[in-house]
Parts: sequence; C-alpha cells; structure tokens
Amino acid sequence: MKNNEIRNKLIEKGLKVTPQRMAILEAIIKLNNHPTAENIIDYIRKNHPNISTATVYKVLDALAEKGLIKKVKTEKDVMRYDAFLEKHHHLYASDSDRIEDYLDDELNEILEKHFEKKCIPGFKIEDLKLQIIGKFTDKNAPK
Amino acid sequence: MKNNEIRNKLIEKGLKVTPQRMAILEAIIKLNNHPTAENIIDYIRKNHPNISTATVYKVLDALAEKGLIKKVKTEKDVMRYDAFLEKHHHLYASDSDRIEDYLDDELNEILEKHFEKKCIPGFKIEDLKLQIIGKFTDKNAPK
DNA sequence: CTTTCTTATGAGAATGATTCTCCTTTAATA
DNA sequence: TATTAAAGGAGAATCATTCTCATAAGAAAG
Ligand SMILES: [Mn+2]
Ligand SMILES: [Mn+2]
Ligand SMILES: [Zn+2]
Ligand SMILES: [Zn+2]
Repeated sequence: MKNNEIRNKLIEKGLKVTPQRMAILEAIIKLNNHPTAENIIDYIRKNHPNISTATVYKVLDALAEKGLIKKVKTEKDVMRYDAFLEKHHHLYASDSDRIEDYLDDELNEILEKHFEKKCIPGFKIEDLKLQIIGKFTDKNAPK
Repeated sequence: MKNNEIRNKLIEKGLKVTPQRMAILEAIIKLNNHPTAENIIDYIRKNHPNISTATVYKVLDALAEKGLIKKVKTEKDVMRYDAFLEKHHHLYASDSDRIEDYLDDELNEILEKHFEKKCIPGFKIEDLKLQIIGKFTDKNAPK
C-alpha cells in the first residue's frame, strides 16, 4: 500500500494527516495478523522512535471510530486490531493467541436467512459475529 | 436452588465445600443476568461482609475450571459470569451492558451441518459462539 | 472429638493494558 | 506567515484482575 493511498484514506474520513497516523495505519496493514497495540508500537518505533503509547491508543480509537480499522476482542485483556474491512468472522486458536480471518459468504447468507425467518422478539439485530474456536493443525506461523 | 443442591455441585466436582464457594455459586445463580465479579461481591457482602475480592476471583476461576459456571467476554474490560450451562449464544446490546441468553437449537444444527460440509483446512473446530449484537426494543430490565 | 494435612481465604500490594491530564507541537487554512 | 483547532508526548492515574504470604478452616484418619 502506497503512502498516498494511506494519506487519502485519512483525508476521506476527515482525519488530519499526521506522520503518527500514517505510521499507525500502515503498521496495522503490514502486521496483518490482528496485532495488539504493543505489536504496533514495536513496529513503528523502528522508524519513529518517539511515538507515545497514548498517541497510539488515541489514533487506534480514531481509526476505528471512522471505520478505517476494526477492533477485535480476545479472551485476554488485550485489544487487537484489524485492517481487513470486509465482513468476516474469526478463527481463534484455543491453545495460543493466533487469530485468523474467516470469510464465508455462504455462511453469512445462511445466518441472514435464518434470522429473517426466525425473528428474535424484543431485539433488533445489527451485527452477527461468529467466533470459531479450535486448533490450528498446520503449525505455520500466521502469514 | 437449595443449599444442598449447591453443596452437591461442589462435591461432585471435587471442590472443597466452603461458605465462600457456596455463597458465590448461589449468587451467580440468583443474579441471573451475567453478573460481573463486582455484582457478585456486592450481593454476597450483604450476608458475608468480609469476603475478599481475591477469594471471589479465585473461586470464580475454580468454578469455571470445573464447568460449574462459564465466563462471558464483553466489549469492555470486565469479565461476566454465567450459571446457565446449556449450549447457548448471547444477545449483546449495542447501547448498554445488557446481555441475554439466546437458545436456538435450529441454529446450532444449521451451523453444525454447515461446518460438516464445509471443513476449514488446517483447523479443527471445537466450539462456535455467535455474538448477536443489536438493540433491545423492549426496555424491560433483564428479568 | 482431636490431630494432621492440605487447601482456601483475607488483606493489601502489584500488575498491566489502557486512559487521562496537561502542556507543547503541528497541520490546515487563509 | 499568522492563526487556531486539533494532535502528540510524557508520565501519572485507573481499575479489573492477579499475586503474595500469613492465617484459617475443610476433610480424612485415628
Ligand atoms: Mn488488566
Ligand atoms: Mn485492563
Ligand atoms: Zn480479521
Ligand atoms: Zn448466558
């Protein structure tokens, strides 16, 4: 992803362009396995040694707020971030911190159809997230 | 739920019976909307004013470990606990902390069938949790 | 019922991811 | 280039949870 594409994403969303924001958004895109704030900070500090953790958290919130990234909850007390914006679910390793994207349009359709038919009284659905928990049998590090 | 039923649950799982454990397990069952540790502590302290927060967290972990309760993750940095042990999913309010149980055997079947047909290469599924996010349209407090 | 042994509890300190405060710097705009 | 609102930096604060370690109390045996 070129610098200018990242810059434009920020501008499109009305976010002031700063080196910190550029670096953070670029980092999440590069570190493509749902990095933590710490992962992002480590990566960025190579080229940008003085960035503050507070800034990173503030920028991450701003990017998530504007829909440029998504937050991914985990079993542990650590937030993870996702630059992949299409509707998708996640595979969670039960024996490690690995999280992988799971795309399945057929599943989305099935779910949508199911809840069209079977409304939930007193509840208006806005989003469905399927957490698929299990074990990765290929021991490859996440790409 | 009678005292003796609670006592027997502990004994069945090989947990030493203590007043603290009795009180905590009873509290989660009574406070039936996915209480936090704090909710549980507040409830218990009425009759058991000296219980320590550390004890509560340790007992909650022990009960979850033995399968007498389940932990429920939320969007916020607070764990919630569930005494309802049948397989079920959860309705999460997007505008409050309310969480309600959602039972749907048809959904479970559909999901099971889907993933039987459509295996995920390199991954062995152990559990599926559907997070249903939306708005409660009846403003009733959780029962 | 008492001893013994093991495990649980209580009080308070520590942890650690995240947020806050407050002052300084900077991007955008004219 | 000057103006101004917004963003960044440093470090303290927060707060749910965990840890430490001294004390208490179940359970099993005698
Ligand atoms: Mn924590
Ligand atoms: Mn925390
Ligand atoms: Zn993802
Ligand atoms: Zn539940």
